[in-house]
Amino acid sequence: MSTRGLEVTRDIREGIAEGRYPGGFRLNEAEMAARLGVSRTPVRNALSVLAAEGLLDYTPNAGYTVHRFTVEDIEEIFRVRIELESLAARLAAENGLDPAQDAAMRESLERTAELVGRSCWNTRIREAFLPLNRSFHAAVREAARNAFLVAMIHKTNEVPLFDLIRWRRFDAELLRQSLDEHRELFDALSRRQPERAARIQAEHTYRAGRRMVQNWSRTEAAGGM
Amino acid sequence: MSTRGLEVTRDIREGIAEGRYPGGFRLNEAEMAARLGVSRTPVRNALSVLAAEGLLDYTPNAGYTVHRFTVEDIEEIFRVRIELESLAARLAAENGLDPAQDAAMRESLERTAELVGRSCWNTRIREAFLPLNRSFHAAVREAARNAFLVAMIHKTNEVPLFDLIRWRRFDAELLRQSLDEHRELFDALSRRQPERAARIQAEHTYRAGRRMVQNWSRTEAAGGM
DNA sequence: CACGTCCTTATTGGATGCAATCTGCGGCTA
DNA sequence: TAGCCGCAGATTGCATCCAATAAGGACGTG
Repeated sequence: MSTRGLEVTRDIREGIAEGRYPGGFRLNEAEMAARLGVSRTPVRNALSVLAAEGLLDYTPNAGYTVHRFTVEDIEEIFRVRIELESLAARLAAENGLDPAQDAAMRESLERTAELVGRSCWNTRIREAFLPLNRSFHAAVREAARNAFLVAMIHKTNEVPLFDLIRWRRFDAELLRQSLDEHRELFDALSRRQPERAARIQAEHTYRAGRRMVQNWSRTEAAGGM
Repeated sequence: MSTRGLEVTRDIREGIAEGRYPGGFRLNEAEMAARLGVSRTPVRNALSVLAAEGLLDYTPNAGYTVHRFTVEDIEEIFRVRIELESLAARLAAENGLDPAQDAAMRESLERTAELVGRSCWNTRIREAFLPLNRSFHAAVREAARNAFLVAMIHKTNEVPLFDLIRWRRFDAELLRQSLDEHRELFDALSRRQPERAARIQAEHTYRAGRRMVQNWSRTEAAGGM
């Protein structure tokens, strides 16, 4: 991989994450190369890297297919994720928040509160909420000050369509509940209460996993992915 | 990668794990290719995969060097590992042991007990103990029945020289203590006591991390790795 | 008509050639 | 003498070529 090779890897990874290449889809080297306007070499590199990450299935001399995640995979991943995210919250509470992290979390909370106050409800609310949600949790993980932990959490979030499916059902009630939980977690972090922070985060991630599994089953049943 | 490419990847990974390519060592494509008797292509594939795994550092147009792990890295990794291993123990206790796992753990315990009983003490004791230790913990992880969790734990164990450094200081006292802890963990698993099993495993891994950090500092100070 | 074998074809695996980029050194200049 | 420019060597990045393997179909036979 190189300047161009890194781009190719990123392109394919995003294509998988966004569902453009669904589970079971066969990725042909020559075809991908033609589509991306490069030769087979950088494509091959990208495919082997993504296969090593587990995003693709590889059989020698037969090629690469997008890994088809099952609901059991999702349950396993979230069981691990609960531990990792709650560890991050515990460490963040132990370390305390630096001013930048505190500011980022406060802003996320405020702007989410604005969304809750909106009278008209439409899908743009969800699109506004997702980045706020991400930045809030990113601040928590950053405050944990453990780069390896952050990398591991990131690996639990590389499943295709994770964010989309997880927030597929989205209504005013869910948004309000999420805000409440974030506020409680922020309070625990500010007060430097590691155990409480870990517990809140664990429950938060647990509920996220439950929603994920339900929506995932529905998506699979609809023949999609 | 292919039939040969997979071999090349494995060779280089083992070379790093065994310390043949120490931290900071520069891996030259052409040189590696000549040494392994293949062309640059499979070597390039192997290097990019290992770089994606974090075992190598990569700078475009400048090549690959073996990642130099610091004692801070080790501390971060073990902080995560404690959670993952104790989760595995908890899940194993919830699931219970199947006959094969039960047998594997019993055999590991018995043969370790034999080692403890040995009167003559030499380095061969350590070499006999390491596989027994590995198989015991492998049985625990298998009983957790969570493939994703096992893969994540494996990633926390890919640091070069991990096993060697971790067990560098090894004496009769340490062996006896390890056996006691394993017996206690096995008891908790047999009795289906998830919380107790998780606690024992967490403390076990915590102590392993402490030894690891101490030995690692000494190794670094000695200029090695 | 069914099954096995052989062959064709498409695709991957590996090797090599060439261009682009970086590094190190020597010389030049202020 | 210190700093900068430029050139030469080495190394990586990408493209292309050829061999090897697997899949699918056609054909022949029981």
